[in-house]
Amino acid sequence: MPSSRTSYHHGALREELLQACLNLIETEGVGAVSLRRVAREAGVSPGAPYHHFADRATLLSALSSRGYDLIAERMTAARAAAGDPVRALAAIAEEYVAFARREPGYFWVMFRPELSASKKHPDARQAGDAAFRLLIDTVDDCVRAGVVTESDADAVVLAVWGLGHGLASLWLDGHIEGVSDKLSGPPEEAMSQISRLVESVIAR
Amino acid sequence: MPSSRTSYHHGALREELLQACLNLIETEGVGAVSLRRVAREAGVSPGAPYHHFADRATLLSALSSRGYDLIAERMTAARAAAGDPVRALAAIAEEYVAFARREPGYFWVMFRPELSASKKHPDARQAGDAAFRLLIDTVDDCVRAGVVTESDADAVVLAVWGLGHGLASLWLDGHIEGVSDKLSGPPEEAMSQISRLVESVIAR
DNA sequence: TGTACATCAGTGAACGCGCGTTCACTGATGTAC
DNA sequence: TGTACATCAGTGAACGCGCGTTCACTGATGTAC
Repeated sequence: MPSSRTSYHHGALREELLQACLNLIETEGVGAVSLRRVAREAGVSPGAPYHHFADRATLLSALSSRGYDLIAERMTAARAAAGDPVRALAAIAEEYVAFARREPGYFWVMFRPELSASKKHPDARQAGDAAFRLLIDTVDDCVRAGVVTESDADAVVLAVWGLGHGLASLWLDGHIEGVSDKLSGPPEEAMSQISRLVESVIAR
Repeated sequence: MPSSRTSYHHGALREELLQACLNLIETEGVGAVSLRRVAREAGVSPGAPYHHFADRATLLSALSSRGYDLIAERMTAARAAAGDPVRALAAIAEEYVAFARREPGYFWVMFRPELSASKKHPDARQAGDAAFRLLIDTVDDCVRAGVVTESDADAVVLAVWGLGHGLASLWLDGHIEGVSDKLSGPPEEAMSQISRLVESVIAR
């Protein structure tokens, strides 16, 4: 909030830049993010961000890393709250989609191809790996519980991730809304049905 | 191929611009696409593309539309080649992923959010709807064959699309490669296992 | 077959723009004594 | 408590760049007679 600034120094500019960036992504897309624009939104001169971030990519990857931490945290909670491993697996996938819908800005920035492709941002990468580990561990629980074959483990991991990721992406990008008139019911209903299907399928 | 040009007029510039654009997307990402850059790649002056495309967005949406036609064509073939509806459903999903991997440029441009969000490009949209219809029809076949409940139809449609889309996206953006060291086998193997899993699941 | 002319599809210079980044600067803050 | 000084975190002007788009132009092509 630039208007609330009375002193020369800002005090918490780094944090405000991150918030402004997130906001910008959510309202105008990642494409609208430039360091100048973010600085303007934060009510600060174009050079100011350079005291906090080396460049545009560093700002985006800081957000990305925070996003991975957040989703890992929520997935951890979802897993802990579920009774059995199968339920935990479904809960993780649901949480993945729910996170994307609640925090589209984070989700978009986390999966920007031009960001993920570069290996220069180990922070974001490491945070992402931690989230992935959770999924692996939960599938391992399923294997130990005898409900998933060991030879199916990799396939189940990728399938759950793929399903969650696909639904989240399609939703966020408006594709599911775009075809909703071709479905027989509201897409929300179908979405919630999916996790029940997945669960019953694994537990068969 | 600019070098092969001998006459003042090009002859097939529109097509060459589309190819150059596709190439650029595949090698440097959608972000690298500018009309000036595409013109340069095609060996032509910056103003030339304007005789064929109104602006940058029109060029991209022409590619997008062609991509949807292509994927619909291949999905149609896959469906026709499959014996029963369940096999057809799995074949469509496989073809979706295979298309993305064979033609990443088309896939990326087809699902660019800033493109799909705008309703100004009815061609691409219509081509996309046709592809989606195929999926709906195939699930309807499954319902008629008694292998999917009518009340599950929407959920199955979205789940298959979501799964295919998620795996394709994750793969293309390098995320599956990025975690492959955390799997017990090669990701390709797990991928091919998934469609078998899906099939056995629906036909249960 | 030849010629006049309209139309098509290029050229290349020019415009204004927002961008990333740098830099000399300066006001505010923290610390040593 | 007061003062000198180092450091921090801003400012704002400036740079060069590539962009989208326009425009007067011109070479090539097609058509009418």
